[in-house]
Amino acid sequence: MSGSSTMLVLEDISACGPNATGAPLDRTSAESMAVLLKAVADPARLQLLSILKQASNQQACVCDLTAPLGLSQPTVSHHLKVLADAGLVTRERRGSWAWFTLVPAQLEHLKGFFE
Amino acid sequence: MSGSSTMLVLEDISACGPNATGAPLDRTSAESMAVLLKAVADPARLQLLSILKQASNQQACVCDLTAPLGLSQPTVSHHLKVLADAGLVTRERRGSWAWFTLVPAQLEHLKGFFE
DNA sequence: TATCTATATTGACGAATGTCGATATACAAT
DNA sequence: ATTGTATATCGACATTCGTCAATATAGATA
Repeated sequence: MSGSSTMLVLEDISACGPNATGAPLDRTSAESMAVLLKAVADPARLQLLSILKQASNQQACVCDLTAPLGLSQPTVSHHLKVLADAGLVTRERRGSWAWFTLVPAQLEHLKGFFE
Repeated sequence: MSGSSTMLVLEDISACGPNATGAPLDRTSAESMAVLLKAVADPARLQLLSILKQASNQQACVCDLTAPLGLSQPTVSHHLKVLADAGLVTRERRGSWAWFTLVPAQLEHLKGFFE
């Protein structure tokens, strides 16, 4: 398979901002938003996003991400998969290294929800 | 005791925006942010916030919040406590009713993190 | 081929979470 | 005081989550 299990694309979150339509969030939209927020609501993943945001071209190799977090390599790999499944980062192989890149539009969606 | 177990006040999140200082998020700041995000990363609580945001004066009685969620009264009460502990809403008794009010400044903090 | 390095996956574990029914508490009104 | 209503807490349960050690896979190099 090419993509990960539950990849969220941008179009999935149709109601950008909880009050775009004037009606309260229905359960389905709320669940979509919660999936995205749960992906971010973890200290390790917030640190990963923070490091990526400051990196040049907003991308970094896994080898640069493991040490600063103080977590095991499998755990960091797991967190990166969660972020990738939520569409917040993309994965790309270069030789034997894996590079992860921020998806700013998905972060915009999160921001948009709170205004 | 007057306040709930782990009340987060605004001052607790010192680093507003992940890149306010230029340094990546340290584990402690990341954990503070995660507490706030976890409070929001749930469909029921997103619906509660959405309803409150549209209500006049951004406040509502519990009796108006239980039915739209389709969850039991204890469960809604639990979710409201989570939101209150995170400082996202405040609780106030009026007679035998409990009214909850949005704390917009705390939502601003969430928004600020993503820019 | 064999070997080394970087990353991903698996399996297991304790901890936290969302939910409910039952019960307790707070307040109002008889 | 008693009864009724609104809300909170308790106890239990299944599910999800974060973590690691062990292992598997992919790619580079010899």
